[in-house]
Amino acid sequence: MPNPKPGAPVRGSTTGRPLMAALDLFGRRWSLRILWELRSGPLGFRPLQRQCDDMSSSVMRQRLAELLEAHVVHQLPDSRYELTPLGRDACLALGPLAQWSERWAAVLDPQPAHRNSDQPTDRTSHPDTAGDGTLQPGSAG
Amino acid sequence: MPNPKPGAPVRGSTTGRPLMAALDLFGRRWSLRILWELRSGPLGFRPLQRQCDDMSSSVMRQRLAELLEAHVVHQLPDSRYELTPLGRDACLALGPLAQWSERWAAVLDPQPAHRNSDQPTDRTSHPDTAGDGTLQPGSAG
DNA sequence: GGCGACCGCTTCGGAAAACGAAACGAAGGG
DNA sequence: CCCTTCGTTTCGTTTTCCGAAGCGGTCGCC
Repeated sequence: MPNPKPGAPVRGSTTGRPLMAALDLFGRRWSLRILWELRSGPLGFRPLQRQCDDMSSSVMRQRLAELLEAHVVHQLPDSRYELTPLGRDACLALGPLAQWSERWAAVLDPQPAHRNSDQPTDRTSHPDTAGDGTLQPGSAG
Repeated sequence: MPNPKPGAPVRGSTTGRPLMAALDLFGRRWSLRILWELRSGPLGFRPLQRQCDDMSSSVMRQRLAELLEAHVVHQLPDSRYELTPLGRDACLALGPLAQWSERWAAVLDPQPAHRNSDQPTDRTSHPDTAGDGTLQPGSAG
């Protein structure tokens, strides 16, 4: 199982298109999060782990190895992890996503300051697939 | 385990910060890919599956259900899947990432004109990107 | 020098997620 | 009717993730 890398076939793509490789690399659990948490400076292994809500160290090591190989992250002499310039760019590319997430939150959970207009509920299909999934975002903390 | 949703605790984050929820939602296999493949218009289940390199139907259905619940994707009366306006925004937020991936490819495997390279991958042009990485979220809508 | 508290990192067993192929009923064309 | 395609579900297998414990090492402290 090769790590995703542009120019090499990645999971689900034999073309090796860069974006597909990036989607594979970042479409792994905690990849984006690690990137995000490193955005404000280098961090050691355990501090980074804590910053990532105590994710499992085994997975973190694996993600870190992938990110190191992808030259998105590098390791300082004191063994801390730091974004490479390329990694910082990737982090910048995450900016729009962060902005979007705010909009997303607003749409899913409109602030009940003025309960006049409801969201356009176009849920035509969804008969009984979920059952246990509470879909209404009404109780935001 | 509930689907990621801003305002609710998601995997690895008790804060419910929108970005963390988004990172959880999109940090699942094929999520980003599905979003990406829908960018140029609505697709039916099997066509979308083929577009996603024949990913497993079970996982696709699950991702689709999550995306539907997140109001990122909705289903047309003819049962095709289409990005919501919110989903199109998310796709736009992916634009910088697509641009980044091109830079990433260049850094990992520089292909200078005067230098021999043994990369067997055709990366000269891709229908998915507009050459310079400028992405059009599709004229659908 | 011994002790406890961190550190980066690995190992391992169990849980969850992804996979992939088969199958279902419905719709459409010949 | 037959054959294909469709959306979707089911199920057994493989992969990934998790999470806690443990390794050797360094540091401050007494």
